[in-house]
Amino acid sequence: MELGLSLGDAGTASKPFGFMEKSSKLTSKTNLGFCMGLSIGPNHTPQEDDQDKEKRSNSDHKSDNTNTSAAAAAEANKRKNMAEDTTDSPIQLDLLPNTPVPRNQNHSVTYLVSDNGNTSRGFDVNRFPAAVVHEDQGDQDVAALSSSPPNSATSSFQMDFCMYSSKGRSESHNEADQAERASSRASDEDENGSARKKLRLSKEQSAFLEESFKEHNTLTPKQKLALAKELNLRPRQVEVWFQNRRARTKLKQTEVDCEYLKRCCETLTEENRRLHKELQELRALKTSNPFYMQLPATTLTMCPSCERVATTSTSTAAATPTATTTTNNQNNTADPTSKTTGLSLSSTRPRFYPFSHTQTHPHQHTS
DNA sequence: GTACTCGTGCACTTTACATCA
DNA sequence: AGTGATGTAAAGTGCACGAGT
Repeated sequence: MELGLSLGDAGTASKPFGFMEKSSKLTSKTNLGFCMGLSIGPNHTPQEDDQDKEKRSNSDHKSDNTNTSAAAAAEANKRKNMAEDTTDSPIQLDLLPNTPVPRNQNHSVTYLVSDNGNTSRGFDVNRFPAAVVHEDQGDQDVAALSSSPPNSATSSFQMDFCMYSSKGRSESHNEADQAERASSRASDEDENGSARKKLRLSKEQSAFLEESFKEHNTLTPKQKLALAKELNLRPRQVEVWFQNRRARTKLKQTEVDCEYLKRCCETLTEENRRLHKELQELRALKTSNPFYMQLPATTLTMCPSCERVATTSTSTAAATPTATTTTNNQNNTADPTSKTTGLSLSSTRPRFYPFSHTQTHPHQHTS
């Protein structure tokens, strides 16, 4: 006896997996009204200069990872020279650490929490203007922080600051915190020229990037530069953020798919258990019923609504045992977790359907 | 057509930082 | 208050691929 079990076609008849329609999902547009009114011409722009500098900086970072400490010092000097060579003179961080609570050499800072609610966690280096102080500005509460020696920060951190334009100083109450954090980072650089900088984005920056991501999950170079300029970030930061964001999206989608497959597996396991039970009943009837061999060939199919075996057709159905299954699947494409399993019992012998179910069942089991 | 460079995306990994027990 | 474990996000690294030359 041969049991042909055809299950619902999850790939075609049900919800397609996210990883199979990834591209379409990722390119779906949601109009959130995000608009960047920035036009960047095709010519070489200062932003492109930034990008070039960033490239060099990146390669410098790469070499930092492999060079010795002496080489790192040389790199630091090189960066310093690069920063000094820029037409926009670098703004020297001149800040005093406030609460040096060392845990290790690399990050020996207890970062203060911003009290404006905007950056409740982390150091928002991108609000550097609050931390960058020209002493001739006479802002006492900020200037008070300006006491660390010059040339202390020689990494890309300093270069980053050179790229940014000053914004308003309305958040003076956070300046001490931010300056302290910036200073701490600068201090780290003093101790370790190759200290890696991890720049936490502010909530505003993250929200802006999130909106932009909803608009388009990949960036053209122009969009990247525009975003970077808008948010006072390096283009590389914007690029990395989008890469990480895509990775997070994919990871979440994978989790959703996994959950979906798990539910499918549970459903099919239950279905399999039930079909085994049906099969046992059929075998029991086969052995007990003397008229089993005398009945015409019949295909048994599973009614999707009542989940019971029903007769469908005679010899033609037996010749093409998957026909009824296909029909059932086509009628049950909406919910992939529903009982869409079609059962087709094909046998070389005539089959016997033991139930009187089909005579009273309102459904049409065949087409 | 082939080799090369360049830019970009992605997977994987590392690391800095925040949070919590 | 200090500390270790843990999670998360930013960033590094290497590879693949397509476009341009």
